[in-house]
Amino acid sequence: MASSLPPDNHAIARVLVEIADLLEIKGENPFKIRAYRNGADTVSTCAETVASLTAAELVQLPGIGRDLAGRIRELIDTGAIAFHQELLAELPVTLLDLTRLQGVGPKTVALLYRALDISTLDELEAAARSGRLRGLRGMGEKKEALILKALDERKRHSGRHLLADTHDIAVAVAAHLRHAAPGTEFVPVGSLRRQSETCGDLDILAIGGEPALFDAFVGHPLVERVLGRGETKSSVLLRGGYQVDVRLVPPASRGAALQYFTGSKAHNIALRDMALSRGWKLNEYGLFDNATGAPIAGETEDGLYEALGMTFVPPELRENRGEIQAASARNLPRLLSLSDLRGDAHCHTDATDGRDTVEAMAMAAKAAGLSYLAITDHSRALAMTGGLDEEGALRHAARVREVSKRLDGIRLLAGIECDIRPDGTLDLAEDCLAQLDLVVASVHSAFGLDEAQMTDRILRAIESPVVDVLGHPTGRLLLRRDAYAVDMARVVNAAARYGVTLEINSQVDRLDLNDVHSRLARERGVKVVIDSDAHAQAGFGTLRWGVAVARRAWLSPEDVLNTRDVEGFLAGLRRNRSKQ
DNA sequence: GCCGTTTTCGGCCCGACTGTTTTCAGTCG
Repeated sequence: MASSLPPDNHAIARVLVEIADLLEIKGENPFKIRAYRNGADTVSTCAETVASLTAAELVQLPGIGRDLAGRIRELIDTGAIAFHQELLAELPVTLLDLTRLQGVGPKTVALLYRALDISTLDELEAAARSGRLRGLRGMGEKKEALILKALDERKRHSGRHLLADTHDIAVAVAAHLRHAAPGTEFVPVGSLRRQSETCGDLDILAIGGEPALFDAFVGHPLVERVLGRGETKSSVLLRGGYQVDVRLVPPASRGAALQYFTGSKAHNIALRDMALSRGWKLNEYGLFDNATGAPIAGETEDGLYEALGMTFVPPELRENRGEIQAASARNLPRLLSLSDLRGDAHCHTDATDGRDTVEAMAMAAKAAGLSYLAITDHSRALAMTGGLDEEGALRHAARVREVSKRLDGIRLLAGIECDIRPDGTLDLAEDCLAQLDLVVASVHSAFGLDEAQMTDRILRAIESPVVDVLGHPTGRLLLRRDAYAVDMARVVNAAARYGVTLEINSQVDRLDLNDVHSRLARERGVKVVIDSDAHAQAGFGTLRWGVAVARRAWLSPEDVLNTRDVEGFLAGLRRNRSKQ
C-alpha cells in the first residue's frame, strides 16, 4: 500500500507559497518573496511531475534557480523543507489564515501580531468587537468594519471547498481505494456528483465490496483523523480539512444508493413524495410497495426514475428547481457536454499576464480539441499586468492575425479583455475596439460601488456598440469574495436588448455567471459563452467546470455561442449581428 | 531569490482605490 507518495505539483507549490507568505509577514525582501511565488507558479503549471525531476532538470524551469531547486528536492526527498519549518517555528501558522481575509495583507497581520499579539481569527474578531483595533496606526472605524465583514464572509465559507479541488481529492482517494479493493466500484456522490460550485464533505459510494476496504480507506496517507470506522460506513478528516465519508452498499441497491446519496435533499424529498402518493416507499435500498414490501426498482438509477414515470434526471439538475416536473413530462433539455465546445473566447498570453506565447496558447487550445481561440489580453487599466493601450492592442491584434494565418487546425481571433472603468466608460477608445474581432468587457476595480452605481456602470458598458461579451459578470471569487452589488436581472435584460453575450468564466474560483444567473440568461434568450480565461497552456482544462455550471443551468448546445463553428460564432457576436 | 549580462551586480510589472492621512501606507489585481 502506498505510504509516502511523492508530493504532487500542487503540494510543492503550496509549500513555496506558504514560505512566501511567511516571509512577507516578516517583512523580507519583496523580490525574494516574489521569487518564491514565481517558483510556485511555475511548479503548479508545470506539465511534468516535478517530483520526478533532478535538481539539474529543475533549474531549467523558468523562475527556479539553484536555491529553489535545492529546496524542492529537499521537500521531495525528506518530506519537508527545513527553512519552511524554521519559519513556522518563528511565526504561528494561524497567521496565514489572517492574510487570506479580504482587505487584510501581510503588513496588517504583522502589525496585529506585534502590537496586540493577535494570531488567530478568533483573537482578531474579539479585538475588533472590543474596539481595540482602533488604537493602532492606520486603523479606524471603517477598517474595523471591513475586518468584521471579512471575518463574517470567512465564517460563512468555512468547511467548504472548490468543486475542482474536491474533484482532485475524490480522484486521489478513489484511486487509492480501487487499488486496495480492485473488485469494488467507487463512485463519488453528493454535491460533487451534482457538480455544485463548492462542496462540503466528500461522499464516496463503494458498491459491492468487503468491509475490509475501510482499513485501506482510514489508512490513506492524507488521513489526519479517523472520525468513525464501521462495517458499512467510515469517515475521516483529511489534511487540509476535508471530511470524507465512504459508504458500502450491496450491488442490488446500487441505483437507489446512487440516487439517495447524490441528493440534493430537496430533490429527494420531492421524489419520496411522488413515491408516497403511489403507495410506495423510497429509501437508499430501493423503491418498495408499501402494502406488500415487494421491491419495485433500485438496481439502477434509470429504472428508479422510470418506475416513478420520469426520464433519467442528470445529477446536475437534482435541486428541485423544476426538474421533476420536466422529467415527468419527458421534457428535460439535452444538456451541454464538454465535447460540444468548439472554441474559447477568453485567454491571456505573455503580452500581458499570461505565461505563454500566442503560438503556444493556440497549440494548447488545439490539443484541447478546440478549433478557434480568441486572444483577449488585458487593457491598460490593469497596469500590473502590462495592460495594452490602443496602439499596443492593435499591434497585438495584427500579430495574432498573422500567427493565425500560419496555423493549421486552429483559428485565432484578435480580441481584448477591456476594463470597464468605474463610471462605465471603456478603458480603450471605441475606434480601436471596433477594429478587433471581439471585445470582452470586464470589471476589475472599484468593487465597492453601491448597487445602483455598479448596475449603471455595467449597463453603460453593455450599451456601448463595441462590447460583445460581458466577462465574469458578478466579480465573485468563490470562498473568498462575494459578488459585487449588481442587479443581475437588469443586466440580463440589457444583454438581451443589445445582443451582448454573457460569459461563464470557467476559472475554478470564479464560475461566474453562476448556475442561477446562467439559467436566467437562457430564459431571457441571452446567449452564453463558456470561456477558460486561460493564463497558461494548461489552462484549457478548466472548461469542464464552466460546462458543469451550464449543465446545472439547464443549458443546451444552442444556448452556448462557442458550440458553433467559428463563422457561426462570429455571426452571433453583437458587432456582427447589428450589421445584419 | 532569479536572471542576464554591458557575466558576479543591479534590476526585478505598477496604477487605482481606500482609509487613514495632511502626504501616505496598505491592498488588490
